[in-house]
Amino acid sequence: MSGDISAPSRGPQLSEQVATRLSDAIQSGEWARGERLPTEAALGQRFGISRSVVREAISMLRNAGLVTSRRGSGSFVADAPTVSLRLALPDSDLDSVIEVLELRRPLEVEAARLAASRRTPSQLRRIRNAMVDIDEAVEAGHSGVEQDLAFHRAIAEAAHNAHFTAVLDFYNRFLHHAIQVTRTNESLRETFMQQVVAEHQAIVDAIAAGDPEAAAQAAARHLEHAEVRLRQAPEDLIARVQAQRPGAPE
Amino acid sequence: MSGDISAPSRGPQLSEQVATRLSDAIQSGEWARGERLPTEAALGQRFGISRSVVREAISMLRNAGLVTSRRGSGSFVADAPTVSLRLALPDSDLDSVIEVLELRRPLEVEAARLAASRRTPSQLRRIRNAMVDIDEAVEAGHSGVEQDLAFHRAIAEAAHNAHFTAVLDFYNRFLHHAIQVTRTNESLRETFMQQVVAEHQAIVDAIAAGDPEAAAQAAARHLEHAEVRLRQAPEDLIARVQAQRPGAPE
DNA sequence: CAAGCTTAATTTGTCAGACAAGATGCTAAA
DNA sequence: TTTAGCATCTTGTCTGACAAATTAAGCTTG
Repeated sequence: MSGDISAPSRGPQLSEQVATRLSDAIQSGEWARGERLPTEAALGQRFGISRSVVREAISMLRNAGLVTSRRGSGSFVADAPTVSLRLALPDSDLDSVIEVLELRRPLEVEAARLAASRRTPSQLRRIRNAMVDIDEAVEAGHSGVEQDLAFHRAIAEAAHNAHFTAVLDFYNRFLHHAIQVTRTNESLRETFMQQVVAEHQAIVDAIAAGDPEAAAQAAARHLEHAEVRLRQAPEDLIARVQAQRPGAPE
Repeated sequence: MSGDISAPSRGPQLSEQVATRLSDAIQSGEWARGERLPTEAALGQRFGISRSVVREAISMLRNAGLVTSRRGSGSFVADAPTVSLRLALPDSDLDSVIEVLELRRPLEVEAARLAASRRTPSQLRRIRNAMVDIDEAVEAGHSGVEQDLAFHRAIAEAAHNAHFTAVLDFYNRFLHHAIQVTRTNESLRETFMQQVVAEHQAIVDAIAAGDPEAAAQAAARHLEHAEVRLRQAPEDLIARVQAQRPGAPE
């Protein structure tokens, strides 16, 4: 049996096809975590390919963090296998940032909704602390970007779904810069900062009250206004802040 | 100066050492972006190693997104650097799948909303074709899982935001199995499949009409019902489908 | 019988050489 | 000059072999 694993169809990279099939097999649980997968020779015979290709395929999986190989022993499914999402490094121009915001908006809204119904008392405390940290940082003359991101992260954590924190964390890097732009702009016009504080407060109140819909609406309003504030930042300000970053392109 | 590249010291993985040195060389600007690096044979001679090791090393760099290889031409330093999000591989039990669904729901809803206002005529055509493909696959006795995912992907593409397709594609892998479970269940009860068709039709109609809110509502309904259908699939069915996969451990 | 050592079998890592599949550039013909 | 063919180069794949490390069996010894 198991003969229905036919020869890989002609196509792009042979080793890549094999890697994909092995990856699928692992992710679908064909081999349990920590389990040893067949030897390279066996896999080669099974797929009808040479050991070189099997090795290349396994090498890809190893680099992807799905398997670990021990010489003399075999290759094993990683005990904490990871999968990786790769994408081109987004630019930091206004349009690219807004693209990221477009993705974040529904995620943050849903995270706030879930947080309102799932947050533990300690998580609520952490969210409130994060909000206070923003004020303190701003009053101390800092931009408060880190604290702002931590605030949103605390909400995502309260949603009790690791995927939200993972994806939002991932995209945080690209917003760091953008938030700083608005903060720099907002420091000139005090009203902006007051808006942000009020919006944050509305989110926290809804989460504290355990009102999912109110939390979602407050988060949606916050994200929409954030985009408006970002658009009001003049382009030259964006470029100026960008130039401050270390390792900027020469 | 290049002569001081002595034989790699004894240590962990030979190919790993070479990969590190090549990576350093690239990031230090020894080869510019898009430039072709030496041939595998040349690198092998330069480091005093065989071509196999060079290939493994380059494979790592390729996997890390630092170089791209073209058969017959050579290996080149990538011109577009990538970032990667790595997270623990989700389990395939019901709770884990539902966690993934929780993340997908807001994303798919927003994607449908954006698609309704941004889709081009050709994208609308592709969405409709994908919907037809599902029917044909199901009538041909297949599960139609691939076609179902392709349908949702077509909608994400029509949203004109690469982040949506990236994240949704990323999480598609973990739903593949789950959808198959419901399909297997649905094949027993024809009404489920009719529900799916009707829900898909509602989404497409809203996107075709250019009505963002209707598209969002239709997508939300579809995702909610999908979760209901999944929950109705008994646990043992999940295990059975998993065991059906070819090459299951003996 | 139990424990420890030795040895053989297994498996990944590395080496070497060869051919296949494309890509590149040169040369000759139109 | 342009184009077609051809030689050459480079990566992808195949084959076979050995080295290094692990594993398991067998044997010895207490």
